[in-house]
This record gives sequence, C-alpha cells and structure tokens, in this order.
Amino acid sequence: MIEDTYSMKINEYLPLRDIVFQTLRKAILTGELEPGERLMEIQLGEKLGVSRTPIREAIRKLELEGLVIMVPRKGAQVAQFTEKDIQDVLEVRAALEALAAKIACKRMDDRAFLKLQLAITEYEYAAREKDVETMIEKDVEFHETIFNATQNDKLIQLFNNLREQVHRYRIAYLKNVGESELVHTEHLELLDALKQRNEELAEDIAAKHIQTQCVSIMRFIKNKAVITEEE
Amino acid sequence: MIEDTYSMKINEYLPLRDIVFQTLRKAILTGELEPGERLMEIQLGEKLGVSRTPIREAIRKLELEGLVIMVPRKGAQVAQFTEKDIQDVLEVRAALEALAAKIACKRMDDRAFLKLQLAITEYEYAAREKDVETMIEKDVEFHETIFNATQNDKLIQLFNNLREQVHRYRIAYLKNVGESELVHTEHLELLDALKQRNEELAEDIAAKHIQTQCVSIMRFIKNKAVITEEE
DNA sequence: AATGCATTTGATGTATACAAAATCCATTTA
DNA sequence: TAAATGGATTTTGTATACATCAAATGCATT
Repeated sequence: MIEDTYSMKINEYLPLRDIVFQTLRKAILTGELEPGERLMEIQLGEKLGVSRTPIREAIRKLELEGLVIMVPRKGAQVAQFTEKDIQDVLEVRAALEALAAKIACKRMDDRAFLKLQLAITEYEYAAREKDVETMIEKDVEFHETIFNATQNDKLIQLFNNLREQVHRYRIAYLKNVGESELVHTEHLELLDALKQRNEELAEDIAAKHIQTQCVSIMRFIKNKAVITEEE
Repeated sequence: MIEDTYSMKINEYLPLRDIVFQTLRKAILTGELEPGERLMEIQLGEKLGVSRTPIREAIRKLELEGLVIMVPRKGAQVAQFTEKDIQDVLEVRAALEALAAKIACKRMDDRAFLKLQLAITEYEYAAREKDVETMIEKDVEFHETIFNATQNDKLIQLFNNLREQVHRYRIAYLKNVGESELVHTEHLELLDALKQRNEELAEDIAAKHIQTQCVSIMRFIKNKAVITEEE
C-alpha cells in the first residue's frame, strides 16, 4: 500500500523541466525542430505554456546530450548532424552492441530468448504491412532486450543515448524492402548465436549488423540530399 | 586580428553556469563533495557567490552525467557510486579502449607514437619519484593520445565521460608500486602493438589493460573500506 | 511519557524582473 | 548608391520573488 502510493507519486510527479526536456528532445529527433533552428526561450515558453526557467533547464540537458549547441550570447540551436557524426556514433555503437551481445550470451535466459523471438516476429508482421513505425519499435525492442540482459546499467544508458542520436535518420530508411529484410535476417542470426552461447559469433554478428545499418543510412542520406535539394 | 579577438572572446567568456558546473564536477570527482551529500542551491550559491539560477543549470548537467541524482521535491545529491557501477563503467570502457586501439592502429603517425613514448617515459620518471599526481596525468595523456588519434569525436566524448566517472577511485591506487609498474609495462606493450599495426593484438592489450585496472581498483576499494570504517 | 495535530521553517519548483549584449533597421553621410 | 552609425528591439544571462511542498518543531492531550 505504501509502496503503491510511493511509486504512484514517482510516476505522477514530473517537474516541468523534464516534460519540456522530453518534448523538445522528441521534437528534435523527429525533425520537427530542424537542425540549425534556434531555440528561443520566450517563444518556446509561450508555445508550451511555461516560463523560461524550465525551458532553460531542459536546454542544459539537451546541450550535454549534444542535441543542441550553445552559441555564446546567442542561445541554443538544434545541433547539425553531419555524415561523419553519424558514422562516429555508429562506429561506437557497433562496439557497444558487440559487447552487449557477448555479455548477453552468458546471461540470457529462456524468457529473454522468447522476448527476442517475439520482437522478431512482430517486426516481420509489421514489415509485411509496411508499418514502419511498428517496425522501428520492434527493432528497438530487440536491441533493448539484449542490452537489458547485460544488467550493465552504464552500457544500457549509453545505448539509449546513442540510439536516439541517429533515430531521426532511421525513421525512413527501413521503408526500403531490401533493407528491412536484411534487418530481419540479421536479427535471426544473432538470436541463433545467442542461443548457442557462441560469444565470438554473437559479437561479430552484432557489430556487422550495425555496420550494415550504417551503410544503409549513408545511402539513404545521399538519396535524401538529392531529393531535398530539389524541394 | 579578427580571428584573434574572436578566439580570445571564446576563451574569455564563460557563463557562470559553466564555471559552476566545472567547479561542482571537480568537487564531486575529487571527493570534496561526498557521495550522498545534498546539494542545496542557496547554500552553494552563497559559497560560490552566485544566485540559484546558474547553480540549478549546472545541476541539470551533472544530473544528466549521472554525477548527481535528483530526489523529487528534495533536490540534488551527489550520486552514490557502488562497486557494480565501477565495474559497469570499466567494462564499457574496456570495449571502447579496444575500439580506440583498433582504429588508432590504422591512423597513428610517427608524431603520435612519439607522444605516446613521451607520456610513457614521463610516467616512468614520475613513478620513480612516487609523484602520483603526475603519474595520473601522464596515464591520462597516454590514453587520450590514442583516443584522439581515432578522430572519432563521439568516441572521444564518451571516453572523457567514462574516464572522469572513475577518476576519484584512481587517485590512490597507483600509489602501490606493483600496480604502477604493471601499468607501465602494459603501456609499452600497447605502444608496441600499435607500431606493429597489429589491430587484434592492440585491441586485446587495450581491453586487458582496463580489466587490470578494474581488478586493482576493486582491491583498493576493499582495503579502503576497511580503513574508513575504522575512522 | 507518548502520540497526534498544528505551526513554522526551509528547500525546491516556477515565474518574473533587470542588465548587458547582440542584432536589426533606418537614417545619415561620403 | 553604398557604407557607416546610432538607436530601438530582441534575446540571453543572472538575480530575485512567489508558490508549493516536506519535514521538523512544539504544544496539547491522552
């Protein structure tokens, strides 16, 4: 009873700054706020119905996360994300996915395996209906399950950070049927390696999987660049 | 001339929040602010001679970095860092060091090799005089040189973050002569592997090097726990 | 003496006020 | 006509004021 009240309160209570933080973050990641766009405190405050204080505190967090950059005496603007930034992030993420796969090999139990299998299957269903939103969701679920299995909180934290950094570029590239099937295949392979408890193989597949993504995203960006230039 | 003025201004101008951020961060990492200690805004503001606003914004960043945790309606307190946290961080760092070593293998030039050699030598000199401060400095320099050689900004950023997370626990364990010699030896081995451009070997040594550190720090903490209990 | 309730204190969360800097636009001058 | 200058406007950086909540204190009652 006491725990119930307590946990309720935790979920219930959210400072405005955290709501603003999540709101702005989502807006940046979905592209609603475009790279280079200025984040003006009063304007955002009016839009969200809060004062400058929570806005500023949210911006401080976004700043540390690298989603916005501060120009002295000019305020915040949405960070530009170059191709190199994406490659850098994915290079690191590949290493972390490999690490996660290695650790998960030791620690995953049947329940976790079933979770992975479910995510894979639901991904497949979504892919058939070209429901990209759900596909991404299930893809995230697949990787999240592996990271959670490591029980390494720092690793999980970094994964969440890196994942979101490239999120905006993943939204669209899965629309390509070829890519989406490749993702499916690689997920199956990884699950298999994990079940075999073959650490080296799992590491290898996990890293390669991200490298594949990197190539896909790069291709996607290059195409998009051409498209948006026409607009 | 214009560039000069400009760059001067960049270095010259620092918002109070950033000064406060760096100050508090250092205080936490050096242990001046102890784990569990509350960070009260008014009190800190009086101490540092600023108002609550910059204090709060600094705390938001420390919060995202994981150095302080927020208790709803109770404010910030210095994060407790358990043994598991250290192990988690070092497990991740080992993977990142391995990645850095692999990439550095491809990219390091003679100048970088000389920098490493210099750091190693200066470390050795400092070790002879039991100048722990300089030893740590040179150790950091060694690893930093490798990470910088990767030219992967995200990797460098994460390294800086992880490095600082365990900094407070490294201050003392190098005092042990045996540990300090082991560090020296492993640095030499890594430099050798890098010069050979042997990626697999370099990865391996780099990861093992951090694992060694992890074991040392754990041993150090266990000893310290006994000591501080007596106090 | 212990418990329960009211008051008070003090801290956080949020909003607003003020100052300095940067930007923009119009006017002026060469 | 183009460049420069000066003031108005806007925005950030910082400080302070107000509201809300939590815990502590103290007093009264049992």
